[in-house]
Amino acid sequence: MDEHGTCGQHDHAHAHPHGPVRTAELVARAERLAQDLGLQFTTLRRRTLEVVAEEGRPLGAYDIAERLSVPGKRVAAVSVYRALDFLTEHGLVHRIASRNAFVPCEHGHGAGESAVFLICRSCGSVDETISAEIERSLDRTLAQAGFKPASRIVEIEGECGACQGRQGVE
Amino acid sequence: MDEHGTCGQHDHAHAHPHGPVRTAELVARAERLAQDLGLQFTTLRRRTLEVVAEEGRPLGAYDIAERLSVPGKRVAAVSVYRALDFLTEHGLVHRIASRNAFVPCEHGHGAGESAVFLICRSCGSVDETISAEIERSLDRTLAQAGFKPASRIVEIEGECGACQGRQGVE
DNA sequence: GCCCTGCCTGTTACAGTGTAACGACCGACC
DNA sequence: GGTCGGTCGTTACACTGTAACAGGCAGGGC
Ligand SMILES: [Zn+2]
Ligand SMILES: [Zn+2]
Ligand SMILES: [Zn+2]
Ligand SMILES: [Zn+2]
Repeated sequence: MDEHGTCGQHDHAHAHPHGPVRTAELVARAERLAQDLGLQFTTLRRRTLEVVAEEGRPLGAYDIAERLSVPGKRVAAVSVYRALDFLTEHGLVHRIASRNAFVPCEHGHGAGESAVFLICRSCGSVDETISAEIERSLDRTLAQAGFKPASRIVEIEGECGACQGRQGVE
Repeated sequence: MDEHGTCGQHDHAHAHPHGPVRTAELVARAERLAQDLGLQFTTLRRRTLEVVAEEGRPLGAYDIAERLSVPGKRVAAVSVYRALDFLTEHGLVHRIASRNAFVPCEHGHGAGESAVFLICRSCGSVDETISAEIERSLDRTLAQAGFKPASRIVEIEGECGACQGRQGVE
């Protein structure tokens, strides 16, 4: 394990193709969003988003705090939680409930669309996908139960395609 | 709020129709299961199951520990965690990831079938339902992504039918 | 300029969640 | 009796998350 897991040679659309690639894109989206809604995209919020985006796996709030800290200038976890509140409220990052950790959003989906998270037990990567079909069956089931949904959590733990290929070949 | 929430006059199939009704059933299931697999359904495990089953809402491990404790004989949370490990591994209780809490299983479903949890923001009740349709769309999406699932978490937060009816009528 | 207000951040303190490690106990099996 | 595996009690600790209060900073009205 050299940096973030050992993913290297897979070709299926994967979560974070290792880092900064989508970071600028996400930051730009955040800036547009803040502009449009009259919100403040502060330095702490931007740096928190960058740290989450550049990591190839879900990060805990304390991990983020540590990465944001420099000798002589510690960032407290509570500040990170507040930044994360902002970022999750506006769909820039997602919380992975089963891991108590956070990942960058990969889709720019509206609040209505809910994501499905594929969490790999081997390499720890998280892939976010959207499926209209799942949405529909969920909606049908909920309507049938007379339940009015507000937020949905769908997290699948298992093994990603890349890790299946690497099974005994390592 | 008199005992466990204020649910009283609803008729849709609800999670725990207030307690001990299904408790005996669940315990019987656990005893059969332990018998068949040669496992130990100890007193602590049984009492933990009973406490979870008799509560009408998800319970945290520390809440369970408190309910199991009597003056002079404290049950430590770590013991409860171990009992809960046993119970969840064998499908007798489920963990609600978004609440860090536990509910009794209402369905006796096999390991393959995964449940959908409907969590009410108003009354805190949790309803467990099984939908073959959702399973199918999930399986299709996962297969398409080349992802091999091991466990699934589907938790919907919102408002249950009973609480919608009580909206402004209280 | 000056104050007031709202929002963000820093700091401290604390509650809640979960696990590792060790030792005692107990029943089963040889 | 002695060994072994599994359960439980106990302690200690790491991680997760929030409440409360104080300082800083920008914008708007005066
Ligand atoms: Zn997203
Ligand atoms: Zn993987
Ligand atoms: Zn169940
Ligand atoms: Zn309700």
